[in-house]
Parts: sequence; C-alpha cells; structure tokens
Amino acid sequence: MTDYEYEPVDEYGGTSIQVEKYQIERLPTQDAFSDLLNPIMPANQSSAVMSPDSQNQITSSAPSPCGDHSQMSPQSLNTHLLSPAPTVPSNTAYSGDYHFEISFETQSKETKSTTWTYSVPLTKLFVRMATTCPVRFKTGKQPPPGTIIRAMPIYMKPEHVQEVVKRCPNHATNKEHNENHPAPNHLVRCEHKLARYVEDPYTIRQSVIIPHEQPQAGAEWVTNLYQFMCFSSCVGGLNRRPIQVIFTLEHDNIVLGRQAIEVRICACPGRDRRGEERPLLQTKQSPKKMQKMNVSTDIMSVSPSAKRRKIGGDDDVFTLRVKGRQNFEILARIRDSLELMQMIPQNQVDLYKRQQSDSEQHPLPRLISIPSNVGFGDRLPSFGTLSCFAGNGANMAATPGAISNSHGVEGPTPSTSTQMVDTRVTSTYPSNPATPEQNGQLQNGQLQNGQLQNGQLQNGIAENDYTIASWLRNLNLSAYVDNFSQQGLCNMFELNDFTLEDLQKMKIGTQHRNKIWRSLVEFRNSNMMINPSQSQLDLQRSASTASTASFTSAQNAGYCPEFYEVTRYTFKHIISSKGGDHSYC
Amino acid sequence: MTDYEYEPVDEYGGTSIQVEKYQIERLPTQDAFSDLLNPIMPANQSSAVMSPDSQNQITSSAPSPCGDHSQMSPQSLNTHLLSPAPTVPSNTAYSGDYHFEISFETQSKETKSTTWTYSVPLTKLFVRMATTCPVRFKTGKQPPPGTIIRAMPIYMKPEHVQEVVKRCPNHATNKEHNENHPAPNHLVRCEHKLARYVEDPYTIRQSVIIPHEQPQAGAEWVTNLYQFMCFSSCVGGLNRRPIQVIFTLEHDNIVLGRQAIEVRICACPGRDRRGEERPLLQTKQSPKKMQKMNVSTDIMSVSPSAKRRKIGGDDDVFTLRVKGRQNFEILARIRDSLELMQMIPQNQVDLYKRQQSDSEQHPLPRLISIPSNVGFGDRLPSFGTLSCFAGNGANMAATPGAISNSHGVEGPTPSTSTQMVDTRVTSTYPSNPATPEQNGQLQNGQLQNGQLQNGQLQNGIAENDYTIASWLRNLNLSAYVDNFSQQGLCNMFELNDFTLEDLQKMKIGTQHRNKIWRSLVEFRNSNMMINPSQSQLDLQRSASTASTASFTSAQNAGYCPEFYEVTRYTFKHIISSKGGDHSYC
DNA sequence: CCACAAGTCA
DNA sequence: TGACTTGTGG
Repeated sequence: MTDYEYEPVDEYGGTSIQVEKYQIERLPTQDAFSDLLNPIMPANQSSAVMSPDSQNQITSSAPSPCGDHSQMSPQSLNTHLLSPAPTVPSNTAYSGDYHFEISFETQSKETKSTTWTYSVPLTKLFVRMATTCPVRFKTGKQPPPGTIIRAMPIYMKPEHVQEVVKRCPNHATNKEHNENHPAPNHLVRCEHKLARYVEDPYTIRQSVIIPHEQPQAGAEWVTNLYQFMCFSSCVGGLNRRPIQVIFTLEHDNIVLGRQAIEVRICACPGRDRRGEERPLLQTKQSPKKMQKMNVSTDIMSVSPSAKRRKIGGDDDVFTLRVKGRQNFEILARIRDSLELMQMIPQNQVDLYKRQQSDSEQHPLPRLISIPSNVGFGDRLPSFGTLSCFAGNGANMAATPGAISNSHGVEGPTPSTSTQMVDTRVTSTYPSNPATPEQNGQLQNGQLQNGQLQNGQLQNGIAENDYTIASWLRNLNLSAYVDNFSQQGLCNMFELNDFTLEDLQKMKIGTQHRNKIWRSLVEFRNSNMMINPSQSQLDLQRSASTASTASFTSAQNAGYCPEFYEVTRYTFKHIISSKGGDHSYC
Repeated sequence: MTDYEYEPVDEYGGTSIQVEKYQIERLPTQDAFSDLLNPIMPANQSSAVMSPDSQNQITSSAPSPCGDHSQMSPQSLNTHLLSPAPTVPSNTAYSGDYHFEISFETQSKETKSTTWTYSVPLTKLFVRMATTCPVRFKTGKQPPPGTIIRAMPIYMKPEHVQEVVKRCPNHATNKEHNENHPAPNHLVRCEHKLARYVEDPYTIRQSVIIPHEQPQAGAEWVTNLYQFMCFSSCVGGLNRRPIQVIFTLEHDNIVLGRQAIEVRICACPGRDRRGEERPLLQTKQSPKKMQKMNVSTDIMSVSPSAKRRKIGGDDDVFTLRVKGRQNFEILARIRDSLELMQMIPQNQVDLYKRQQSDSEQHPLPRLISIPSNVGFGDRLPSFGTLSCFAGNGANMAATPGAISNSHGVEGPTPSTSTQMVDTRVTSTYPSNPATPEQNGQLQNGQLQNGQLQNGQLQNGIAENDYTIASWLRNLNLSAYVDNFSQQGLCNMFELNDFTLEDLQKMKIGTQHRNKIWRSLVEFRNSNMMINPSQSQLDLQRSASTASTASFTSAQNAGYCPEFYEVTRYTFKHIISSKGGDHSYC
C-alpha cells in the first residue's frame, strides 16, 4: 500500500495531481436526443463526444470518495491509458451553479411491502428489483437547453469501485425484462421515453441519460422513473456489493451538478432498511457481532458526502421500534455500554469496565424516550466510525471508509480516501500521519485546550456517561435536553454527524448554542481514536472550520486497526487517509 | 389434465403406445473416442448416430418415472416432432444383462466438511459444486468393447423434467472453471481423459460419456470422477430444482444398463444432508410446517426406482443423531404423534386427538434405540407418501410422485406417472381410477379381507399405536422386535419401503415371516389414503405380486388432495396416476 | 409478513 | 462450523 498525498484542488476548475487518473464523465453532444427512434446510444457516438479538454472540467478534479485508492496503485498509473480497466467517476455531491438536487417523495405507507423506501438516516435507497422508483430532480436555476441527467451506478467499496456495474449474466441473458429492451445488461433503466443507454467506450461504464426538463407549472420537482434490473446480491453481478447511483446534470460534456445516493436493490426493501437502521439505534449483538459490525458499517458508511437534509421528504419520521419504555431504556443502556466498549481506547477498557457498574447506576436521563427525528437526516454513527468535522451548514456528511484487505488478491490493495463536500473555502491541507499540519485558521494545539483525551473526563462530559442529558447537565444547559430528545438524540455518539446548522435549527440562543457546539466539537475530538501501535501509517486527520468557531484536529489512540477516519472540511480539498496493515477491526 | 393409459411393455423390447414420445438416448458410434484430441462431441456427430431402430430398444420403452406426464399432453403429442422441446429420458434403474451398478465409496469422515456425501436413506448424493466426486461403476459381466457410460442430468419434478439441465448463465459465462473447458454449459463433468461432452441435437440434452472400463485387477469397481458445475440453487439454472443424474451403460446406441441417483449440489453437503434426513426421523414442525412437508416431500420422493441396496457402500452406517436416549424417545414419540395427525384421514382426526393421550401413555417399546441400518438403503417414508407395493426382492423402491399444479402456467400440467423396476414377470395392468382392475393372481377384494380401513383397528395393529413393537406384539411375534430395531425401524410408517426381501434378510422363520409380511401389506393397504372428495379423478393404484403371497390394491380415503400414490409392481409395465384438481396438500 | 433455504463469511 | 444474509414461498 502506497502513501499518497493529494494536491489540493479548488472547486473552480483547479486540477490535482491525480486528475489524469480520473475518467471524466463524457456525455453525448446536444443532439444526443435527436435520434429518437434509436434509444440506445452507440458506443462510438458516445466516444466521439469525448472532448480533449474534458480533463479540465471540474468533474475531473472532484475526488472520488471511495475509489481514489483503487486506481492509485503505481501499476494502474502506468497502464491505465492502455488498459480497458475502467476508472472511477466522481460521486462528490455538487449542487453546482444550477443547484441540482434530487429527492424522494414522501411515501404513503412507510412500513408495508413497498417497492422502494428511502432511509434518511442511512441516506440510502432500498428498492425492489425491476420495479419503478420515482426520483425527483430539481434545479434552482434553469440550465441551458440540451442539458441532460445521467444516472450511472458505481460500486461503493474501494475494492470494487473500478469495476463496471452491470447486470449479472443471468438477468442480462434472461428474456424476462429484456424482451426488446435496447440495453439488457444495463443495471439502471429509466422509463423516460427519451432515455438513452450509453456505454463509455473507454471506461465501459454504463449509464442512462435523459433530457433535463423543467418541472410542470407550479411544481418544484421533476419526477423520473428509474428501474434497477438486478439484485444487489446477484451472483455474477453486483454480488452483494453495495452500489451508488450518481446522478449528474450535464451539458455539453460539462458536469453542472452531481448527486449520488446509495442504492440497495433487494427483495424486501422494508425489511432490509429496518435491518440496517436497527443497529444504529439499538445494540443487541454479541461481542462477536460487535466485531463484525465494525467492519461492515465502516464499509457501508462510505456514503454520499452531502447530507441531503432537503431530500427524503420533509416529514419523514424516524421511529425507534422498541416495545415499551423499559425495553428502550434497557437497550439504550446496553447499547451505550457496548458502544463505549468499542469507543474507548484499549488502554482504557479495563478502567472503563471497572467503572461501568457505576455508570449503570446513573438514572437514565429523562430525555430518553421513543424519539422521532424530523427531517434532520442525521446519520447515526457506526461503532468506531466517529467522524471529526466542523460544519458550516452546507452539505455536510461523514465520509469514512474502511477496507477489508483480507480478500485483496487481485491487484494492489488500495488505501481508502475521502471525498470532499462542496464548500466555498479554498485551502490546502496535505495531511501527515504523525503531525497533522494545518494551514487553516486554527492551530492543532487548540484542540487539546483544557481537555483530556481518550475517554477521560472532559469539559461537559461526565466520565463514562455519554448521554446528551448528562452532557448538557454538566454544561448547565439541561434546558435544551428536549431539543435533542425530540429528534431522537439521547447519546453523544449520535451527534457524530450533527452539524452546527442542525444546532442552529434548534431554538437555542447564540451564546448557549455556541457553548454547546464548542463542547460538542471538543467531545468529538477527544473521542477520536486511532491506534498508532497497530497501524503505523494509519491515517491523518485534520480539521478546520470556516463559519464555526472552535475547531481543531486530534491524533488519538484507539484499537481499531485499518480503521479509516475521515475528516470533513469546510475547505474544498482532498483528504487522504490510509491504513497500514491488513488486519481488520 | 388428460387421462392417460399406458400400454404395458415387457422388458424385452416391447413397445408401448407412448414410445414415440420418448427421446431415445443416443450415443456416439464406437469411434466416438477415436478423436481423442477433440473431447467435445459435435452435435451432428451425436445426431448422426441416431439409428432408426433405436425406438425399439428397451430404453425407449422404459417409462420415465417422473416425466411421463410432462410430454403426455395432446399438444406435445402433436408437436414434439417439430418442436425443439426436449423429451424425457428414462431414469428407470435397470441393471441389465451386464449387471450394471453404481455405488459410492464409504466416506472416511462422515460428518465433517466433506465435499460430497451419499445418503442411503435418501438415496441421494450431496456434493459441493465444482468438486470432484468419485462414482464407482461395476458390471457383473464384461460388456462388449466400445461400451460407454453416459451421465445425463434431468430434473426430477414433473414440472421440469422436460427442461434440459444445463448450467446457469452465470456459471456458464464466468471464466472460472471454464478456462479452456470444451463444454462450459454442461452441468456434469467427468475427469476422465476420454470424457466427451455431447449434446443431443434433438432433445438438446447434455451428457458426458466415458468409455466403460474393466476394474483394475482384483478390484470390483471402477471409479470415475465427476464434477457438478452449478449449485442446485443456481438462479437461472437449476434454480433449486432437484435433479437426478442418470448413468447409462450403452453400446452402439443400445442401453445395456441404467442407474440414476438424485444429486443435490450445494455449499454444505453435510449440513443439507442432515437437514433432509432429520425430518425423516423426528418431527418438530409446527402444524403449518406439516402441511408444507406434505408437498415438498411428495415432490422430493420422486426418486430413483431401484432401491439400490448394493449401492451406497456396504458399510454405510446411518446414525440417528439424538443426544441421549430420553431425547430420542421424546422425539420419536412426538414424531409419531405428528405423523399420525397427518396419516389419519380427516374424519379420524378428532377421534385420534381424543385418544392420543391414551396412546402417549403406552410405554415406549423397547426397540426404540439409536439405530443404524446397515446397507439396507431403506427409504423412510414421507408423510402422505405411502407406497403400496409387493417386492420380489429385486430392485424395489417406492416411486411416488406429486405435482404442485399451482404454478402450472406454461403448457399443460402433466400428470404423474410411475416407473417400473426390473423384474421378470410379464403382465399388463391398465389402471383405472374407479375400479382398479387386476390381471395378476390376486383379486382386489382380497385386500379388505378381515380388515378395517382408514386407521381403524387392524389385524395386528393396535388402534392409534403404530409402533412396530406394538404391531408385533399383537401378532404375538414380539420376539422379532429387535430385528427391526436393529435397523432403526420402530414405527410402522418406516416400513413403507420395506420389502419382502428386506424381511427375508432378517432371521425369521418362513411362517412367521409370511405372517409378518402379510400383516405389513395389510397395514399398508389399510393406511393408504386418498381423499376422493377432494380429487375426483385422483389416482389409480393397483398391485400384484409375483413371488410374494398376499397382495392387493386398495382404494382408500385420505385428506391429501393431489397426492399421487404410486404402486410398485413386480411386473414390467407402467402405472399411471394422476391428480384431478389444482389444490395441494 | 413470517419462516425457510441456502450461499457466504469469519 | 456457526451465524448471517437474503431471495422465495406461503
């Protein structure tokens, strides 16, 4: 595994050193839809429109969240121009000048046997195979005529990003659904009459494009119907590998905007959504299971970078399904204990265990109740996947990644990298494992100000009590407990993805709000764990804030090898993080 | 569903009316192995060797056990010569003049993660995909030079028999295992260097052929290594449909012998074998599950006709894995109760339930113990799958079949037929649903002699007590309880496939043996259940004996609609049974 | 919507 | 080998 450093790139067309390794999304010329009778896009047509300057487009410089590493190996560097090996398109969320957004309409019956369901906390679409799923598109500003919307699937896991997503041979061969379809081996279909199925001649990547259209009079969104023609589990195809569908607004080979969502195509969307949301809220796994969760959730959490709080319906209610308050409390308590087991660095575990009985005697804070979070789209943290970030309120999301190298047989095992969100600050931060530098406004030392690290007593956080109630109590701000509890937040670790913007939505005075925010940031920093003893290279983290006050980066110890921590920036640049060894956590 | 009658065919080349509907196994000419460099058999070569007289071969007249119905529809009668729809090869066990037999060597470690395991009670091979499985062949007499052994898979369920068994597109396409294999879409492979992969140009059926060879000096068997290149569960391929592999000894287009075994290709042969053997010995399903078992086991029990007691290793020990005698007894008792629930006609259930408590107070017969059946190859009966038969000791097996017509969308739903075993009596018996005729030695009325039917008190069978011990006790033959218990037999219903030959192997005097046999036959007859009210046509059963004394056929009532009963004959002819309605049991 | 089936991972 | 995953059938 090689040690990469990414050159910073600003969002206005700056190029980075690895720009040549990205395959630029190419799109057909504006007459792509002129031949309405032949809905399938010939490969050479799509090839012909590949402009030589495409590498200078912003798209090309946008880092790929989970795929950077995959084509980063020296081998691919040397051979990618000749080999047909596909490269990785960006999945960076990028509303762009036209404010390109996607969303899913609120579902009528949430729980029943729906053909699709969108999980806000997971920012993930669960959809039945070969059924029609409505995706809503919006632009804040009318893009030029000839603008198209492309939908392209990519694998999310770094081991697979470079592989083209297409249907499994079974489904591609089977007559069912392929009767006279122009693209039997395309995974993603669109019911639009002008839908065109293109296959990039160089990357071999497949996508559907449809013309961008303005919403009907008075409507905000334009709905297009998509279909996914394989199961995520299809052997010989997706093969249980999570995918993302990248929607790009393009015009004349220029990417005007981009949004990506994770998609799971399965037989029982409701069941599986529930199954994936459950571990976020309650922990009833055995210690063995805990181990497993670490890996899987790390991998799963390679997610779209933008926290799309506008998407997913404004009235999506997330309900914790626990029967009875007592059960909920028990489960919450157990979960807390187990989480702490996981969060606290190895050298603290013994102490923690000894003190756990004390913590269990704390009465549960009153804010623990069956919560619902109203449209916040908070991503609850996965074990060992604390993200350190400061939010300026725009397009924030944790983007951690992890690699299970145990299977890395083919090719060089990539390291994991992160992706950037779209913010307006230009800055550079070449990360450094040992001593993370920082050229933002804040100094690294600022973090440690007045705080202890690694689970020790912190400002505002009682030792071994990580409830929000306790936290606020110690801040003398218990009055705001309900602000959190109303959103289903009762544990500090559920605030992982909580942004300042989220906080601002609560009716909290500026002073108190800032105090809370500062304490939250400190809590996060002091709980980031990297175990330097297990992973020599490990990863670099850094942090800075733009609109926010206190922020820093931290270098803490943990016991989770090959755990990839991700820092979210308010700067538009790339952060690299990589793991050293092949063990897993 | 049409009502078919099969013309009788004697085993020496007689033809039946439906002979033209069978696709004769064709085999390459004797020079098939001359072209050693090209191991794949060209389709036209295989076609060229189809001799016009092949229809007169015994093979062609051998009825197909589970497939007769499938191509029996008038449609297929008219179109089969033109349509590429494959027809069904026979799977009748037929040792033939050369005494062609197959077997599996005794396995070293029976339970561990074996790549294959052969279940004697199920007469079924469980094998991992793409692993090499040794099959042993033997002929009692040296066949002429140029004789070959063909292995051809067929689907067992009547709904699928007519479909050609081949690999799923995924596996056929995937490079793995197909590197430079001549037949990537053949399910069955043989590691023999002279193996040839043939595809019948008319039936499109695929098979592997290898030359027949004499065993090494002093050896009895010749071992050949076979591989199965898909899972039984492969989507787009076998798709969870049980298959059988038919091994035929052929020379110059003449089938000299035939043996067939059910094969399940799965990831965990040990687990799955255990899983399938379990319900034979213990019943812990819910009533709901009981219903289900009826269907599935009926279908599963479409099995090779010959009870290959020579196959499966002479020392294959079948062990009931129950921890502790008490557990075993409990489970046996529960199973008995549940089985009885199932066996007893609906109008008896209430009475049974009322009396069950009494029956449970019977002490468990002493013969209940951890049994092992040594090379008997007894097929334990499935619920509702009582076979009525009389054995002359040669190649006996139950051959029931069932159809779940609920899916019969494509084409006419076939009725189920039976297959014949190889015995030496020539006779004819066109079956008749209402009043089964019989031209054997015995009259139908003979059955009812002195017996009540449908679970009522029978000669030698205490009411509601179906243990063998009780049965023998009532016959005043308790002395022979151990003869049965030593083979793991403790319940009457486990004697479903028990033949007179099996009985003869026990050290029982002729008189007692005949008494036991007679009582057993009576028990069987009186317990056969067909519910005439649910299925008007239902099925015909008939029976006759050759070397055996008492035998009859019976027309009894049950509550299992569309349950196909099969009669085993000592005559070489065909028996038809079919179901009337589309409900299932 | 539950439970089974059956491949896969650890 | 066990547990989980996930499509399927009822």
